[in-house]
Amino acid sequence: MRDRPKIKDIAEKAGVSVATVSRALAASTLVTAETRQRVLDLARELDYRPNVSARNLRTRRSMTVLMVVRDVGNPFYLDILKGVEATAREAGYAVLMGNTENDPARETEYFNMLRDGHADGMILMTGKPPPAGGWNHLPVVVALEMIEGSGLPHVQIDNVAAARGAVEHLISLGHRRIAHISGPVPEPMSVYRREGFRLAMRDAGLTIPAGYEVRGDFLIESGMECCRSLFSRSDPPTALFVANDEMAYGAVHELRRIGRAVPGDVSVVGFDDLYLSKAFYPPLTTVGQPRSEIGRTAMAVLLGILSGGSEAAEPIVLPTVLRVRGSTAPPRT
Amino acid sequence: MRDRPKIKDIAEKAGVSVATVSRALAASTLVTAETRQRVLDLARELDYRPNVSARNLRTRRSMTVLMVVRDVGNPFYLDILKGVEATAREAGYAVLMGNTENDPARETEYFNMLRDGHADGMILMTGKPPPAGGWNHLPVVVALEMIEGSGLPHVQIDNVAAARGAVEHLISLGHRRIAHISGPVPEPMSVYRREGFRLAMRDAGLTIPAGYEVRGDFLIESGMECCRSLFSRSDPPTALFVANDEMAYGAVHELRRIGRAVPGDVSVVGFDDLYLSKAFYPPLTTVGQPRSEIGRTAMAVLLGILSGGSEAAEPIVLPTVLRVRGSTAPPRT
DNA sequence: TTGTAAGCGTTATCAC
DNA sequence: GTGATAACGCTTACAA
Repeated sequence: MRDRPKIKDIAEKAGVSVATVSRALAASTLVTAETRQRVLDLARELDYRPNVSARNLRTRRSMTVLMVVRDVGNPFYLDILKGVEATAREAGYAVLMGNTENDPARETEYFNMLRDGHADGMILMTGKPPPAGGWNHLPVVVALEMIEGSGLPHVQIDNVAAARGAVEHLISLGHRRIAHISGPVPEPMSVYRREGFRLAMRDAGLTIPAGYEVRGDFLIESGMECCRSLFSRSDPPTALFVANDEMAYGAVHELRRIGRAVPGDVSVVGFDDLYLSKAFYPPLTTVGQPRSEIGRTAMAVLLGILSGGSEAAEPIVLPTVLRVRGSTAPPRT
Repeated sequence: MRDRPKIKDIAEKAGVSVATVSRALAASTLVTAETRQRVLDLARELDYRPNVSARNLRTRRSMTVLMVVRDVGNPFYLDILKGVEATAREAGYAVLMGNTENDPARETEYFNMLRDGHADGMILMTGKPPPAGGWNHLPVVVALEMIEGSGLPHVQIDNVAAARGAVEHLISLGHRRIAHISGPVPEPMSVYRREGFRLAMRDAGLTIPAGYEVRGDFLIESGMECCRSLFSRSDPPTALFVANDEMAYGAVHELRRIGRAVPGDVSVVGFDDLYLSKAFYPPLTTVGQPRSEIGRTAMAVLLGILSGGSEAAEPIVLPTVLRVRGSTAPPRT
C-alpha cells in the first residue's frame, strides 16, 4: 500500500493526462489504441494497481457483497458459501463474511455495513428481517430462510413438501409410530418441516401421540437428548424424522448407546444431506438440498438487483431430493 | 448508500465546522463536552454512518483482513474461520474470504488485494508463498501450513510429533503391521505427518513394508480407494494411521464394505478431530487440533503486525491432543 | 481524441 | 477549542 504507483505516475511517464490513463485502463473507446497500449505497458512495468478505496469513493460502489449467517461454524453453510463465492468472483465481487450468532446487535450491525458502503449488497441467511424504518429496497437477497412479509427476494426450498416426502418414505416402509425431532420452533424453517411431518401423518390417517414431537436446536447434542427423552417412554417410536442431519447423527449415536439397532429397531431420516452423511454408519437416509446451487442462485439474483434489474417478486424454489440410504428399513414385525 | 447524511450535514445543523464534527465523532479531546454531545445527538438523530470508502482513502487503511484458504468448502477451516472472525470483530476488522482452489492465478490475485487496499493484512492457509519480487514485509500470517524460508510469522502445530504420538498409540496397543494413508505429499503438512509415522515405526524397531504408505488427497473418496489397495494385498495391515479424519471416514466405510470390523479386525486413527468424529461409528480415535485457537492466535499476531509491532521470528506452535475413542483396539490375536 | 478540473466524504494540518 | 483548507487517488463531465 505505501508508495504504490498511482495514475498520476503513469500519466507523467507516458506524457499524457491522468484522465487519459484512467480511460485507457478502463478500456474506453475514447482513446487511441496506441496511447492505450503505452499506458498498459507502463502500468504493467510499474506493477500498477488501482486504489480501491479511491475508486469506491468515486464510484460509490464497493464491489463487495456481504454473506450473513447465524453461525460461520456450521458446516451446512459451506457449500452455499462456495456457490456464493464462485458466482461473486466471476462477476468481480469480493465476499465479506458476517456472523450473527443470533445476536440482534450484530444483525443490525451488518445491515449498517450496507449503508456505510462496506458492501453493495447482502445475502441474508439469518431469518431475521432488516430493522424497521428506512430499510426499504435494500439490495438484500434472503436465502434458505424465509422472512415473511419482507418483500425481499427469496431463494429457498419447499421445506413442507420435502419433509412430507421424507415422512411418507417412512410410512411406506410400514412405520406407524413415527416421532419428530424438530428444529427450534417457532422459527419458520423448523415450523415448515414439522408441518410436513404433520401433513404426512394426517394424510396417512396416523395420529401423533403427545410428546412425539420434541424440540431440538439443530446441534448433535440436542439430537442425543431428544432421542433419549423419546426412548424413555413406554411407547417408543419405530422411526424418527429428524429436522437436520446433525441431530440425526446425535440420535443414531444415542440409539446405539441404548442398544437399539438402526435401522433394525429404529429407522432414522435426516434433512440436509451433509457431505458426511453418506460415510456415516449406517449411511443416512436424508433430504438433499441443492446447497451449492442455492448459493449460486442467490448471488445471481443479487447481481441482478445490483445491476439495476427489477427484483423477482416470487420466491425462487429449488428442488430437493430424498436420498434413501441405509438408516431406514421396514419396522421389526 | 444513496443520500446518506454526511459530516457536512451534521456540521450545518450543529452550526460547527466539519472538522469539529469529525473530531467529536472521533472522541477527540480537542472538543468541548458540550459541542461533542450536540454532534453525537445529531448524528444519532440523522442516523449518520461514516462512509468507509472515504475514510479508508484518507486513512489508508481498510480495517479488513483477508483469510485465504485452499477450499472454502472444507469443513476443517470452519472453526479457524470462526476464531479469526471473532478476534477480528473485537478489533473492529471485517473478514474477507479468499478461496484459491490451488490455482496460482488466484493466489497472486489475493496478494494483490493486499496492495490495492482491499485488505490491510492476510491470514494465509494455502501453503503457497507470496509471489517473488517486492513482496517483502507484507502483513501476512501463515496459519496451519508452513512456508519455509519465507520469513513470515507462522501459527501451527507440530505435525511430526502429533503423528508420531498417534502411531505410538497403535504400537502400544500391540499393532505391528501398520499402514499409512498420507495426504498429498510432497506438501509439507503431508510430509510431516508421514515423517511422524516413520519415526514412530523406526523407534519401535518396526519395518514398513513396501506399499504400506499410500498417497491420498485428504478427501473421503480417496480414503476409500487407498484402503481398498491396502486390503487387496496378501499381507494387509492390522492398523491404519490416516492423515486426516475425512480419509479415515472413507477408510472405515470401505473396511465395513469389505467385511472388516473396526476396531475388531482393523484399528484406525485419524487426524484433525472434526466435530463429527465423536458421533461417527465407531467414534474415531484421532489427533485433536486447537482449530479455533489457531484462528484466534493467527488473527492476534496479524493485529500485532498491523499495529506496528515487530513480527515474532519464531513460529508459534500450539499443542495437539490424541483423542482415544472407539476406532482403536489391540489387534486380534 | 485528449486535457482540465470538479468532486466523492473523510481526516489532518494549519492557523486563529 | 474551533474553523478553513488541503490532501487521499480515482472517475467523469465539460472544454478544447
